[in-house]
Amino acid sequence: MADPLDIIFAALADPTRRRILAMLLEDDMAVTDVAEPFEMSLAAVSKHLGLLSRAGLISQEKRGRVKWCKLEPDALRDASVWMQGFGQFEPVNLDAFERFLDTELPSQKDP
Amino acid sequence: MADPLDIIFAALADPTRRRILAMLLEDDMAVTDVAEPFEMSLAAVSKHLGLLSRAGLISQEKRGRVKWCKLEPDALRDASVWMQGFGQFEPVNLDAFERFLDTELPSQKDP
DNA sequence: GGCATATTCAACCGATTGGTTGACGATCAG
DNA sequence: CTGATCGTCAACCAATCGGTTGAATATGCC
Repeated sequence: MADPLDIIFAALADPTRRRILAMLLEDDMAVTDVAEPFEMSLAAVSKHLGLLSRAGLISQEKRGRVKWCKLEPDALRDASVWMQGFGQFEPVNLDAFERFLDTELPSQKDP
Repeated sequence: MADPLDIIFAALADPTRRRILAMLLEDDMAVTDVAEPFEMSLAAVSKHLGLLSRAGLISQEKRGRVKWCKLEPDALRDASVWMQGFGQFEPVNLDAFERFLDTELPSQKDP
């Protein structure tokens, strides 16, 4: 598995890991706190975090005896860029951007 | 694996399958033609196509004795939407849209 | 009918995955 | 020092994956 996209998409293919990413979206968390809502062993969650880390989707920094997990959205962006290459679903973005334009660039319309 | 995202991301995690999707981006193809550039058995490629089909990323229609494969970008869009939920990489789109604006809305700048 | 083409099926293989448990190394608190 | 907490490691297990091969099923051509 050379291509980083292999590892990134594989990491995203598990619901536990996607849920972890969503949790980290709110705030950085310690490993034990990440594991708390899951009905599985701490070791299992630790493995998931290791996988997410190897995929570059999160980073882990040990401070004292607790290891903090932080979302790293850059890797996600790589995957997103690959998908954008297909272009077929660009209309979704176009639609969002239509609204974006309405709110972000009203100065040209204002009196 | 209940969540369709599980199957979609798992399908995208394999380089062979991503390459197949890229090929189908150009045109609809028969199974044998899809398999041609790959250094693996036809049966293996057939399995990959079955997986992509189950993920909803392609559709297969049998006409005569050949089965045509067609890209179905809607499933990809589902995955893209999930990623957009993270929002952190939106700047990429913004950048693309900046260029889009330059080419699509020059009338307001023209003399 | 008889043969070639297109595709899948079935059985098998080694590697990987997602989970468990129990032992282990760090680190903090008293 | 002692003990509790945080986290990983190692060994194991069942299930799945990505690939193979060989047989089987359609379908088209003459």
